[in-house]
Amino acid sequence: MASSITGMARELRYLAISEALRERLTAGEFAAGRLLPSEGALASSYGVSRVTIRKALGQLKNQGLIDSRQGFGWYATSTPLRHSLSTLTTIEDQVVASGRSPQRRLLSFAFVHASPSIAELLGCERVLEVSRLNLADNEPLSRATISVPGDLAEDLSRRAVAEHSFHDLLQVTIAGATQTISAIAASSQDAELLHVLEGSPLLRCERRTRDVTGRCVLFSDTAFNPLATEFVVELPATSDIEPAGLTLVPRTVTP
Amino acid sequence: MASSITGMARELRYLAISEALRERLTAGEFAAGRLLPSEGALASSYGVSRVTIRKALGQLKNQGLIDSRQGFGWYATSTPLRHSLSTLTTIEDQVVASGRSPQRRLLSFAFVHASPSIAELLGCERVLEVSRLNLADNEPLSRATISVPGDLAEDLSRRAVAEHSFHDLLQVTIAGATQTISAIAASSQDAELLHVLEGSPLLRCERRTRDVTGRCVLFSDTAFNPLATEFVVELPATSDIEPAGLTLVPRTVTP
DNA sequence: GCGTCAACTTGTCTCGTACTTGTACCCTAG
DNA sequence: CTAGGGTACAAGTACGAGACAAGTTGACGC
Repeated sequence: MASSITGMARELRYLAISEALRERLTAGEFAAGRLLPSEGALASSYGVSRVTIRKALGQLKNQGLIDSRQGFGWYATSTPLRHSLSTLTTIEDQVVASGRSPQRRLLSFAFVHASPSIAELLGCERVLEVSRLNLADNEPLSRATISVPGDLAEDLSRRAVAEHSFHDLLQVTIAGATQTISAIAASSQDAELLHVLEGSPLLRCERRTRDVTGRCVLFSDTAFNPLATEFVVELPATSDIEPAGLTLVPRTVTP
Repeated sequence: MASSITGMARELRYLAISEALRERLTAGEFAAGRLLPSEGALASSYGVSRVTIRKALGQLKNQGLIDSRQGFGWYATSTPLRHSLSTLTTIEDQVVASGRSPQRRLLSFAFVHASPSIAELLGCERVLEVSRLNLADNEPLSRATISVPGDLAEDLSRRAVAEHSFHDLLQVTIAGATQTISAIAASSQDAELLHVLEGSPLLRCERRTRDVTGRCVLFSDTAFNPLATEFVVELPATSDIEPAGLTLVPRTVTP
């Protein structure tokens, strides 16, 4: 290997820029879901052309740190996101964390004509509606009914849904979610599934998961057996800005 | 536009406005069921077009905070206020913020010999145990049973407890709290108090409030009527720091 | 009471401009 | 050959200014 370059190794500019951007990303300069400066702005700020910037951004994309959409921009996908959503994500993860082994039983898997409210929420008429029973150590834990926009669910197989969580299956960056917790009486179906008496109290958790554009990409309605599970919230007193906490809200008022 | 500083992250106007509106909503500026300013008014007040306002409102609608009816207007579906912990903890403040007037009815007030578990939690045998019914606009909202260490409750009168929250009465700085949410069936007493049928599902909220030293200074056990209230957890997209989130924990089954 | 109309509101659509990423194709220097 | 610069164009998004339909409300006249 005859080095055609005299003396020393050449420093590739796009790699250097990629490194610099990676440091800014991991330093938290660009929070999850937030937009990076445009390619043009980065190019002039680093004194290089857009070609080089795109090569640098491509590196970071391959590392899974950022992603882009045409006409929209580049946005951070990684660090703060995975952490904050790891607690939110799947029931399975939390079951594993509690030292038990999770199982799933697929109850239904069908593309259906969505109800008006769900169609409006997800922005499309055809949705994939999946119902499944979550178990921990063979004990029934919860019944979840999940609705996904049809266009996002085209490539999902029955097996894939049975074996993986939607957070892993969906090829979108999840930016946030809103959870509403209430209590309901067990229907006859839920009672049978969760091994409780019909009419006994269940914890109901309704979750709307959004991607970076604010579109709702996942709607789930889960009924927990309160004898097997409960929710815990930590309320730090030091919260200066908005983060989390539980809020008590009055039930739907129609004026 | 002097906003194009090359190093800064881009910000989208509709997201910025959505954030601003969300803060105004959570600050209780628009009580539940109340109308927001019209799109046109918001547009001129923020100096943007109706298109941008509608996109910002769409974000909040996706988050379930507001909704609209054609020809009528936009209205808040909930009033998630999120100030400090002290405002968050008392139910009365949240009722006030939702535009309703809170009332209290003292059910019991007694220094009792605590049960072993509560005695261990609060670190003393003699505790003040207070039971009261919380109402909003004369509708029963929740039944709360609160336990306070005896040494902290020496100066508390029956009238003081009836008229003020413990967060105002206790002369300690509160550092945080842990809240556990579950569902239970209404006992005959709770059913009568909350105007529901015996055995119907109730939201149960158990809260352990700690002072700066980590000592538990307040233990409350509250049963909510789920038809009148529900809990909302927001996992915000724009939070740079990790939100607290919800944790699912297995119930320790005691036979 | 009841009907009509004007003045709102949101919902939806059309343009148009500016900006963004995606992609291609050509150029230069080592 | 590769790293990099320059350019041009397509396609998507953000945003603005409207115009118009459709729903709600309240006032006016009867």
